[in-house]
Amino acid sequence: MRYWLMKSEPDVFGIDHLKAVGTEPWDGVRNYQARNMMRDDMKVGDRVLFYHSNTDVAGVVGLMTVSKEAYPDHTAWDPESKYYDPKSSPENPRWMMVEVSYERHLSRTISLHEMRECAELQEMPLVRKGNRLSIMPVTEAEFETILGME
DNA sequence: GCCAACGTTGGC
DNA sequence: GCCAACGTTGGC
Repeated sequence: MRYWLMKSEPDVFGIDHLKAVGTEPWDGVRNYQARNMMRDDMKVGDRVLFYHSNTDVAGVVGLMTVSKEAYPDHTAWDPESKYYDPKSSPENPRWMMVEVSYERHLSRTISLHEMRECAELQEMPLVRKGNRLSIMPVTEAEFETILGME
């Protein structure tokens, strides 16, 4: 089993939305590195930190699990979708998504600021300047460290 | 809202 | 295949 961190803007889709629906496809990823990780490495049962970006306090807010392995992201085929990509088609899908299921909220937000100050988390891409990956692998030690800060 | 960092696009 | 221009991400 692997561990991951996935970013989302709470105004678009936050942990409360996920709790309300229970399970949701993680659509709209339009970055090759992130797509490849979903397609090649994410398996059912993997545990995922839900991270809120572009908000007042950015940080980890909850836990979820991968509940379905990668399959084509059909929002890329919909001209009405903000995720539309004319270069993707049902015959030749360019983008993939996994499905995730709600596990729980953290009792509080583990902020990016705190994570930056934590010696055990300095290797995470998240705390590196300029990092823009919306999906990244997390080691078991990092995962446990973050949960230990709750 | 600003802007640094970085990914993508497309002309050549 | 290079690389300048452009668009996006995301912290602040």
